[in-house]
Amino acid sequence: MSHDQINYIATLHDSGYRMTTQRQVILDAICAADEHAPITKILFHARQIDPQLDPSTVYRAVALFVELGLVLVAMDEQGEKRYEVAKPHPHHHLHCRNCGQTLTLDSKLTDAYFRELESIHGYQIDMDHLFIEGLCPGCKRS
Amino acid sequence: MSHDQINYIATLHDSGYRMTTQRQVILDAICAADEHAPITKILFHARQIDPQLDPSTVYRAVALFVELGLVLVAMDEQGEKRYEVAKPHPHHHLHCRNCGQTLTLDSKLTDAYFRELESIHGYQIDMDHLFIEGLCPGCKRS
DNA sequence: ATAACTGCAAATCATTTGCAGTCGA
DNA sequence: TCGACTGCAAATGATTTGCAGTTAT
Repeated sequence: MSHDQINYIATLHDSGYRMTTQRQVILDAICAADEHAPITKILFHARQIDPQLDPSTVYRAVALFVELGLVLVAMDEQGEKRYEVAKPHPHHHLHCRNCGQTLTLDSKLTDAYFRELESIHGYQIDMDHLFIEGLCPGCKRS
Repeated sequence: MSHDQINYIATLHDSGYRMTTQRQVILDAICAADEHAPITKILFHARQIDPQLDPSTVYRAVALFVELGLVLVAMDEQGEKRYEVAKPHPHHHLHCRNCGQTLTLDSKLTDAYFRELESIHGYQIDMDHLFIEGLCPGCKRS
C-alpha cells in the first residue's frame, strides 16, 4: 500500500539487521490492516499470508521496526498499541469508537493547541502521534 | 486528601454495594498516591496501611469505583491506566515524562481544540480525560 | 439473616525468552 | 561462512476467576 517510500532494507542493513521473508510479510500486514492496526490484526493478516508465522516473530519484528523508526505506535484509550508504517509527515488521528473508521489529521490544529499549552505552562510537549476518539458523523446519528 | 466532596457511601449503597474497610483504604491510597496513580502505586500505598490486602481486592474495588464514576481513568503513553478520584469538574492533564509532575489543566483550551476538530470533521469527540506528556520547564533545561 | 465482599489459590492470556536449527548477505 | 533470524516450547507476569469463609447492613 504505502511502504515503498522508505528503503526498509537499507535501514535494516545500516543497523546490522536483515530483511527476511517473514519481516516482509509483517510489513505488508501492517499496511494491509487498517491504519493503526492493533497487534491482533497484524497477526491475523500476516498469518493469512504465512500460516507458519509464529506470534513471537511478529512481536520481535514489530518491536524492531518501531525501534528503527520504520513503524510508529499510538496508544488508544483502551491501552492497546496501534501500529502504522511511518509516513514522511507527522500527523495525528481521529478514530470512530463505533465503526472503527480512522481519519488522518493534518497536524496544524493539533500543533497550534500544543503550542498554546506550551506557552501557557512552559512545558515542551512531545506527543508525536495523538489518537483522538469519538463518533464519526454517521455513527453519531444512531 | 480530596475525597470527602463526594458521598462515596451513598453512591455505593444506591447501586446495592457496600462500603468496607478495604474499599476505604483503597480510596485513601488513590488519594495518597500522586494524581493519576498507576495501579502499582495504589497497591503499594494501600498495602502500607493494610498489608493483608490482596491485589485482587484492589483490582475489583478500582474497577467498581470506575464503573460508578467515583474514580476516573486516563491512559498514559505507555498504555498504563492511571486512576484519580473524580473531581467535580472535567479536566485534562499535563504530565512531565522526566520528573513525573502532573498539572491539572483547565479544560477551556482543550475543549476549544476539540470543538474545532468537531466542526471540521463532523465527529463528536468524547475524550473526557486527556493525558498530555512532555517535559516541564525544569526538566526541559537539562 | 443474607447478600455482598474478601483472601487465597488456581486459571488465564498476552507477551517474552532460551535454544537449536535455518537462512540471508 | 557466520551471525542474525525463526519456530517451538517453556517461562513470565499482570490481571481475573471460583470458592469457601467473613462482614456490612
